[in-house]
Amino acid sequence: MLYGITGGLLIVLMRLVEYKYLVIENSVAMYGGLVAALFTCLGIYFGLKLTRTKEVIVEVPVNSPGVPFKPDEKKKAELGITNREFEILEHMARGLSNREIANTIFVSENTVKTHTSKLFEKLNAKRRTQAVQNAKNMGLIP
Amino acid sequence: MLYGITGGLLIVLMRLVEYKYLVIENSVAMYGGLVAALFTCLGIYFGLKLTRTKEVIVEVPVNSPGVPFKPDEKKKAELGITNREFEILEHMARGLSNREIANTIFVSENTVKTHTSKLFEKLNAKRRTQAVQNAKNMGLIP
DNA sequence: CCGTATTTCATACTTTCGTATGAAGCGTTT
DNA sequence: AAACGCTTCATACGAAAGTATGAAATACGG
Repeated sequence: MLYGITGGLLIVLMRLVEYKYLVIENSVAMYGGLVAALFTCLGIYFGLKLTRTKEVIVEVPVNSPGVPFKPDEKKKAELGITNREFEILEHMARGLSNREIANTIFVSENTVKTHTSKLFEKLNAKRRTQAVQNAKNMGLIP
Repeated sequence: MLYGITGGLLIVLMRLVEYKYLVIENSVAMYGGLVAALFTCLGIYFGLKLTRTKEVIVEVPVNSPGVPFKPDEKKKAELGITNREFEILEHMARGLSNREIANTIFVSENTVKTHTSKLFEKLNAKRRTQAVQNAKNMGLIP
């Protein structure tokens, strides 16, 4: 109904304009453009009005999976843990041996040992298991 | 751009139709209607595309606080882990050395070693760090 | 360009861990 | 009682882990 009325009004308007103010050369194009613009707006309006999806807030109780986990960078910097050291910490937490870590990141086993030793100092640990546990408690690793 | 092209095509089409098939009485109305319908669709499309609200999912991290954690007794029985072994596993996960565990539960270090060895078999681990990690993944320890 | 931090690696040594094997004491179950 | 499982412990050896020290290359900021 609204559509019909709008259309009718438009036509009337166009007729009036056409007769009153003379016919411009590309009047069809101009009128077409006007109509197009107007109905585009109408389309947008109705499109939104009719199908607007409500904002749905779903609270999902998640423990770890889902939340990607973000290492505590503050703590990391606070303890002066370098990137390389942190990398090794992660592998350590996964249960890898020094040799396996060395092979994984392509350095010598001795290098891994130096890193781990420094990590133990910074994490205040005496053993790798303790280092992992402490790192976990500090929010450095999941 | 898309708009311009569409408009141009429409005009050309209308011209062709107009000259070829004669002029109907209310041609302006008809063409207008066509244009209106077409651009209404366009409007709906863009309206939806540009402003559709997404479903918002809020993930509420509920980890340990609230849930005291209950070790998976099924898994424990399934793997044939005895109480004593599990006790040692817990201490191991806390980062204690064999000697410390021995002193804690008042047994010899050798005893702890036998327990740990059996644990490694049952948990399919080669190292204590790996054992802890696997136990964690299986839900045996937090 | 110099100093500092990071990363790499080595050598040597100590400590801890992990495995293998055997054995003894103790409850339960059969 | 015999068998079985759990716990305890020992000895001995090999394999990792961890410590100490020194050194060199790279990167980065002043």
